[in-house]
Amino acid sequence: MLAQAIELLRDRSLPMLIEQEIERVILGGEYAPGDKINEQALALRFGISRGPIREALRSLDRTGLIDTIPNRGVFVRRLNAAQAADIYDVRAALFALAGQCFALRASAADVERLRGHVAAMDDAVARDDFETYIIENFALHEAIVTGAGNATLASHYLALVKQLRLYRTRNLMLADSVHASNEEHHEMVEAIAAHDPVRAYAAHFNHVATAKTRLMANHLTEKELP
Amino acid sequence: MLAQAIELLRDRSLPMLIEQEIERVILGGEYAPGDKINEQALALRFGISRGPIREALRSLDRTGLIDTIPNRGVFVRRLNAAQAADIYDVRAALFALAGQCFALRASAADVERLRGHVAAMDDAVARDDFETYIIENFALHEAIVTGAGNATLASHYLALVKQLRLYRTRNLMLADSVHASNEEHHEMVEAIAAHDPVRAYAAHFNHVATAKTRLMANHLTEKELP
DNA sequence: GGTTTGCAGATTGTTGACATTCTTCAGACG
DNA sequence: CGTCTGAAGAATGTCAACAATCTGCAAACC
Repeated sequence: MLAQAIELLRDRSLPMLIEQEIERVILGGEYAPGDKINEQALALRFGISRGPIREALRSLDRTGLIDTIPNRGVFVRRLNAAQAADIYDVRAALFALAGQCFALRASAADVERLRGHVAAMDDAVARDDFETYIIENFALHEAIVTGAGNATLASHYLALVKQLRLYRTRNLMLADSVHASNEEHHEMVEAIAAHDPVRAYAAHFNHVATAKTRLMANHLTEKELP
Repeated sequence: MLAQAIELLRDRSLPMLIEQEIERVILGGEYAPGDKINEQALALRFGISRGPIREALRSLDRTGLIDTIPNRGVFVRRLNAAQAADIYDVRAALFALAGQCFALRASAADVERLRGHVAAMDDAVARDDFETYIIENFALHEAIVTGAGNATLASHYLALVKQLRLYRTRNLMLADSVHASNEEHHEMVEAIAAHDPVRAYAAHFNHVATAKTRLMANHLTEKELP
């Protein structure tokens, strides 16, 4: 217990905490894509110097959440439809791989946990509880991606998901999509439960590809700014 | 011409240049995996202060080339066989996607360029010129991955390739592997030339999967340190 | 003899100040 | 009237010094 607390403090330095906090602020929508991020303002806000802020920003830059322009500052990354589509394509490939790997490794307890998330989403859909749906949806995806047992795969996948949150988050979950989306979840989990890697690969790929199609269709009628 | 030079300076700040240089030093083998990287030593070496060094290191940390332990310092990342295998799996998925996309987009000029690289490698194999082979090999892979027209895909793929260079670089190219490897290159490029996405996907996936198998077989007899 | 304690040196973490670059806006010019 | 110039202010880039932490070794203790 104490060892855990020490270990927690051991691998979380100030710049890492600051990075997490800035990320939360960006993904929470406090800054909009394209907005300038002022170093001094952040330093003032957190009551620290600009050094750790700058270190955190260099890390966020590599994560793909901000764009750094030398001598101009850092800006929240702005994604256009084409870039979002590209990220979806990569995400689909990685998620398919995750499903495939997990199907070969999943224990009965793993499957039970996945089914729990899907059931919670079924429930959330019935009650029109979108907040719970979003939380459970992310939990399911994270469980699959970490359950695959490939740390590189998980970290790259989660980075992509974070980037996608920069692209019009509000429209990601439409009322009539969630039901269809959760039907796909059922197929994914059952493919894993059946330990069928080919079926799991297809189900997981299809899930992301369909989500991409839905999103792109939704935005096709809108004007896309570069 | 001038505009290009200005643009080059515009998006290359000191920390970015330092990052590139540290990366070169690490991948060049000057530091071995597990080695500690001393901030002050780097600052002295480049004749600058520790600030930009630290910023560069935070970025390299996210790239996966170093491990940062708070209050202890940064160390060149050490990869064991299992981690390398994981990276290969992700790389295979991304490379397959790249081949698939490129098959749908490649122009005649693109194909000609790819064939040029493969021919150069055929030549290098015949002359036992490994250095040229390695250069052309990377050039071919980079051309495919950037030719796919998906910037996210390219950046993630190239990050993985960099990480893999931390894993026993010397054994990556064995004398008897290069011939077989370049046969696979022929199939990849011809699949792209035929604009056959399914065939290209399979050829590209197979190329990386085979490389993984070869590497793992080579190291199976050695003792793997955690 | 082996373990523990405590100090000295070295290294990392953070800060505030200074240098450089960019942005803005007012005034001059064509 | 629109464009250009340039100076004031603000923000970023860099640095050197200080604080906190860790490492290594020697002395003390059981």
